[in-house]
Amino acid sequence: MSYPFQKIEKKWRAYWEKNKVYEPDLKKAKKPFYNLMMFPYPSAEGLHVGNMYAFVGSDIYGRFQRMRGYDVFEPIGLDGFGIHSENYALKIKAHPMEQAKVSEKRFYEQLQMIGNGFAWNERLETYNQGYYKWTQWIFLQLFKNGLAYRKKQAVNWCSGCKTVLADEQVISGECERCSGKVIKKELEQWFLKITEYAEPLLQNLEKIDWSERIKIAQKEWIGKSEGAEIEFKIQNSEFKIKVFTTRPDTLFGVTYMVLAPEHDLILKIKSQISNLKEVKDYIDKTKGESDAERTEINKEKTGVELKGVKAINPANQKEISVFIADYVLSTYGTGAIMAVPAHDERDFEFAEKFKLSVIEVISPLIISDKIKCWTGEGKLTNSSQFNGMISEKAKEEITKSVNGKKTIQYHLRDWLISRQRYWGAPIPMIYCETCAQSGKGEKPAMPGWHATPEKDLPVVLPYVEDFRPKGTGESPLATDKKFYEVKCPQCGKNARRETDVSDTFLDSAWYYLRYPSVNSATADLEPWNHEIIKKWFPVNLYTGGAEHSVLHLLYVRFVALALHDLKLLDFGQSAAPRGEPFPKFRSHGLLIKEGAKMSKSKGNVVNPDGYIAKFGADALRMYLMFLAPFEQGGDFRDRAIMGIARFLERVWELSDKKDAKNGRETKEIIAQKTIKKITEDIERFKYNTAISELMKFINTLEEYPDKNNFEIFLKLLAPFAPFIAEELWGKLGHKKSIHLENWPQYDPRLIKEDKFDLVIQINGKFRDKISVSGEIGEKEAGEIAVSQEKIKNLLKDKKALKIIFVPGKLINIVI
RNA sequence: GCCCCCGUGGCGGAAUUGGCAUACGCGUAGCGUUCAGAACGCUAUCCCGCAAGGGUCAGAGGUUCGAAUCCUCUCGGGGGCACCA
Repeated sequence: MSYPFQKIEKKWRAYWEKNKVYEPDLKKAKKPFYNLMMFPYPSAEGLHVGNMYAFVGSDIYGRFQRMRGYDVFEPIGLDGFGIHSENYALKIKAHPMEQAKVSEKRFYEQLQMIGNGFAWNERLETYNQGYYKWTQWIFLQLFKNGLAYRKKQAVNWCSGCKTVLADEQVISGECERCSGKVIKKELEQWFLKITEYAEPLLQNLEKIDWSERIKIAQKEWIGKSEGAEIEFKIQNSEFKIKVFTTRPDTLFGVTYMVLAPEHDLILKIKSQISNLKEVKDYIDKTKGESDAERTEINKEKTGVELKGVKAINPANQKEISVFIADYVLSTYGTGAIMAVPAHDERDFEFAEKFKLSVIEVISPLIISDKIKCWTGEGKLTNSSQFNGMISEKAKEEITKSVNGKKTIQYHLRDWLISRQRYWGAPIPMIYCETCAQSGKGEKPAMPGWHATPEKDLPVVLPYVEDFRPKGTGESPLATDKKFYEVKCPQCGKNARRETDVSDTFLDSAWYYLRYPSVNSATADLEPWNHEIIKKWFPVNLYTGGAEHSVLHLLYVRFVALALHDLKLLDFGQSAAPRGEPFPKFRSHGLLIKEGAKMSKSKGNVVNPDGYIAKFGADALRMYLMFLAPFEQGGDFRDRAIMGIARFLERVWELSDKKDAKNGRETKEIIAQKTIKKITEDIERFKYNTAISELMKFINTLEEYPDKNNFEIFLKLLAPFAPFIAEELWGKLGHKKSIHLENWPQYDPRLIKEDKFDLVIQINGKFRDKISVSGEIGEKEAGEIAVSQEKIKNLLKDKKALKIIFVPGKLINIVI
């Protein structure tokens, strides 16, 4: 191979760093463009080729914008705190604090190799004290403003990671990280009040430019439903059962009620329950079930009637039975339902099993045969004065008639952020028993709890020899007396630090705010510099994986909106809703290997290092981008990388060729068209077709070499293959880096050809094409068309019934 | 079960305000270069047909002068949510 990529790539890596080619002036930049890519978490031996795919895709856009005159800021860092890194350390029997240094070196080396235009001076790692001091500070701001609280609740407990998890981290009843079984445990934990932001998180989705699938996922996760709360009296009792329903129009069809087994009303009315033992047994049984078992869809419905307890349907005063059953969730709505078996499949199934009556109250508007259980809307029947009314109206009217309250429910739950693990930012709270006794504390609802004074931040994570999760419901930090023993900031008596650490997703919920302020003069005094924030935010383009649809991307929006409302953050003018951090987000596709997702456990992880060594970073970059549209992802098959290697070899050879005398006109037009196409392709993240355009362009250039066009070619190539483009640019005698050059402009006048190929169709079928003047009109085109030998033969003596003429494109003769 | 995405040559894919199906690349074959191979260059490469021509975008139907593209249904693949009242 004559193209010495190893030497070239090494040379330019050093040059770029030394000359700060990718370091914008953060204070003075005139046209800031914040090009952000989700930072990696160093959980494995290193980055795999799928990570590279994502980073390169983001970098191409950044390089493109830099050449278009923007001051592009493309930072990089490591999401190194958290369970993923800790689990990896456990696996290889290392201490996470030491392992972090090893991973850091390894990751940064790999990221250097791939040739991205990173602003290396601003890198950050979430496990550094200078960073997590501010993670803790953010927690305190949320606490002080009522957005962080402690509550005892049945929470998700991962038996593998031995810690609690947020709702978003439970995937089909399994742990997001270790796929361990998740069970419910009643524990007191720290939560962030993301539910308070359910509405803006939902509403703003309409106004931000994000991949549609991500928006849909977030919308569904927030899960807004509108309905009503209706109260049912319990006979011979002062208590009422409050239910939430989206179908108050079916109230006359209620034949029984169901409480979640955890419902606190059960205790209050236990004296009325005649089969208390049976009820208690059922409750105990459901407690032992994991989430996955309990929500197993195919599971047969189970439940127990509360004998002796009857409720009254407020619509018709009918007496109805009350059950407890695990198909009703304590965490949604009021934890109780009114059951309408005629119009709800779950209720129907339950009613069938327990032989309960089914009363139809809605008849479908479209007559359809054999619907067992109609769950749609329709016209009311068996509903007394509401008969004949349509569902929509009946919802309003019936709710009113029983003094129901219109309400809105969300699927979204508050974000559980405490973790009983070691490798994370300690939650900066202090618990004082003395203050608790006297009811003192910063929040009346949480006596004894005090925020760590801000001057004492960071609460440093100590080195704990045995950092393994204990499984006791307590973090390993609870074994370190020196850590948790502290004086109460209010009364000065002996108190105890919180020993749980915060969820990694809190670290990554604000990292992008820190990047441009990492080296600010006030970096130790404030989390971000407000002038820099105004200048660089919101982020111009955010790129990352779709797997974070309801995790990171929801949390990060919540934190930004909350900080914004607390006046701690101000992005200034933006077209996006105020406080939205990422007006534009694009998710990249997944790079798979032989049809399967790359993962350590499957053993199909492709390491990029070998390819870089063998073909060069430029070749790997281009191959990855060529194999499929960036937003789609694709299958990694290394055979095809040869095609790119050949292409780069031809680029290298071309630099020595002398200009051709002929073909000037063709060259001009092709160059102009190529500029247009590639510019548009990059804007739409269609890097694969941009590369095919470069290939076509070089085919022409080989035939008609031309220095001027070769320079255009190199500029168009630069975002994709930054090393070879830089080298050949220098060889042409240029002193300035090609990456700081201007992106080529095309002249629309030159693209407009005075001739085009007119397509001639007969009955919509392609028959012929002929080169004609661009100005040609319908009449003239028709005459030319029928005068063609081929067309004449096909038409013979048949008459044209109709002529369809599309200027600049085709003529269709209908016979 | 619900929601979203996808289905085009041997392969990755191109073609979207509906207008030449298969761009670009991989692979394969033939020829050239070579002692030979690798590499490289040229040519061919959706199917039937000697050709003229006909067929083809998972399958069926529809809208249209015209459909890979829009609509309906069916089949297949992938992803998300999942007893959310």
